[in-house]
Amino acid sequence: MYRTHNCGDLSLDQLNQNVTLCGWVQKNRNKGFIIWIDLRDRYGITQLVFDEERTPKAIFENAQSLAREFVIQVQGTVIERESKNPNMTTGAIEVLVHDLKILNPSKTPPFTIENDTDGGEELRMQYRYLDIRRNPVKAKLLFRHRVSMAVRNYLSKAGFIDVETPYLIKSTPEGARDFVVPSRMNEGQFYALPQSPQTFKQLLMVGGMDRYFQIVKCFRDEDLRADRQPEFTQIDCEMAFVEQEDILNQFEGLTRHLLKEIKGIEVDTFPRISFDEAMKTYGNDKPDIRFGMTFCELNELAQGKGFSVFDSQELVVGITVPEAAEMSRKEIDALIEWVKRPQIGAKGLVYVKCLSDGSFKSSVDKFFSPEDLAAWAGHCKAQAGDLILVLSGDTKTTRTQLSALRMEMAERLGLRNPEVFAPLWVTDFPLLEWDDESKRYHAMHHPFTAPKPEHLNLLKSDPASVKANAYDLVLNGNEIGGGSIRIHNQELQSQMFDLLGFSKKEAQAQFGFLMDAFQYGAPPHGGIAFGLDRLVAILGGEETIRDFIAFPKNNSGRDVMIDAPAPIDDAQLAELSLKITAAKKE
RNA sequence: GGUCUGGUAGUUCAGUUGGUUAGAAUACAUGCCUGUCACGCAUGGGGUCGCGGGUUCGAGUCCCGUCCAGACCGCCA
Repeated sequence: MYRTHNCGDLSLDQLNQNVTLCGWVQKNRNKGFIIWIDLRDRYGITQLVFDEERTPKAIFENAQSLAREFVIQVQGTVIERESKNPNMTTGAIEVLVHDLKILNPSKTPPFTIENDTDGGEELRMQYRYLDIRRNPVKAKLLFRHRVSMAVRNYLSKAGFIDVETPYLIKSTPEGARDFVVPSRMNEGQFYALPQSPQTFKQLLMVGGMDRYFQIVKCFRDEDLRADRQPEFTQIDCEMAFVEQEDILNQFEGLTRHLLKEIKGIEVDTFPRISFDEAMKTYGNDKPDIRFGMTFCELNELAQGKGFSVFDSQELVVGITVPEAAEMSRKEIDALIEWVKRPQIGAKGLVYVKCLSDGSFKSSVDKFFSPEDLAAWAGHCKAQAGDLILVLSGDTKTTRTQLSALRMEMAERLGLRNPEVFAPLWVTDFPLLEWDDESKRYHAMHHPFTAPKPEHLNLLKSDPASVKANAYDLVLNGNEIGGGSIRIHNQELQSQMFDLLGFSKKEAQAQFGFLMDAFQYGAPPHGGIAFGLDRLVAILGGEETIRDFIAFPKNNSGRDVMIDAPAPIDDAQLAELSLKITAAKKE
């Protein structure tokens, strides 16, 4: 037997017991006559003591050679410490060692294995197995396990069954770029890795599986971000014989269960807001509603007063920043520069300070009377001490810009508290989105999303106005889930592909299998998928998902530990009938 | 594809206007230390200043190119 206890187990309850422990040397404190070793495993740290008088001479000498990250096994007696450490759970005891076995020595690690490591991001990723020994990373992986187990338990109890779908599938032109895999046995042909198991879960519904879920890897060959990886995990779900309402209720239940189970937080019924309303009120389809600062449109009050910047624009819209009227000229100038950065791209920023004496100070005092400004403040529900910030321009751009400003102000005011959770549903997404580049409509969600039945007659006459039975679950300004009621009728699906610019032949080649299936008794169905990595990170109060993934990729999609991707040799290429025409020089 | 920031000891960083032998902390090694727990004290080793080119009497420092890393925009149905 390697060990009788782990390094988080022991207390005065085991006093005078003989124990065997295994673990890594965290620290060797050698005082000459006495040596303390902090022994670490997954469960905690236990102090070992080696002593000139009480420890066998050979063992004592051996202990002097123990350095960081050696793996050792010790036998010893649990004794009470002469000086206790109240900061450690095992701080009342130590183990007086009488036998020591070095299971494996270690090179000096390139960074310290401590909560506050001296290692930078890149080094930690290169030696990720050492990084995982650190408490913060270990805790995040354990946290992810708790979330994923809670999901499985909840869904299984609710009658969902876990079915695995294939990873080697077919490339399709819609959506993100596919990762492709050459087929050796089928010369010149390629599999693609799934961006999601979408069509398979729909086929499971046709197959009568009724309620399906899978915690599944998905793959998208697009650029990375702090919260985006090329391979990521979805909680993928689908249900048959349901309406949108059934799905929202079911998965609001799941989310509420997670918040309760994982964070101990009870949340009221989730608010619901339509896509149009979200864009109008927050300029964003995934609004963070932990704080206010909702948009107030000022066209009626601010146009026609001789301020030409506003008069010529489609939209004049502002937010009220609470208790920010004290901002100095310098701070406001900096804010104006901030919105003018290329990433935001606003031309300028109008401000109105609502001063404590009831007067107003604005950057447009020349054009607007105090009464005008008072009317703005009234419309924007601004109180004395508040600051109104106003942007103008074409509707879509201006909303996006003001949304970015709203988030920035919330960040600066500390209103984005990671311990507060404010979920909401965004519903009634448009079915289609016009794409200027390709001069055609794209599916906003995906091409299998059902139009609202009452909008079916608009599909031909006014496609842009058609709304879908599609919904997103938004948590603290992040889209953590999205789904829709699907099309289950072959003719309607075919019509959708027409609208999206597929020829009959292309549609048949790409998705014929699905439309065939729809002709054999496909039940009405719908579903949702959650981004597990992001959900776990948000529940854990973090912005970046990387530490919640055991072995993540870096900014350029590389795994710096195994050094992937990498070239393959000529024999492999030949076997796959592939030829590299342009390779980066080594 | 684009914008911005960074790359100096094993590690995290400092390095002034271009000027003597490139520093600190930490890690590491050796010695000392009778209760440590961020142990302490002393001594020591450790540098292709990412790479290539240029300007200059002289470049870690200025210029050009390039590679790498990070954040963001585009992209991500």
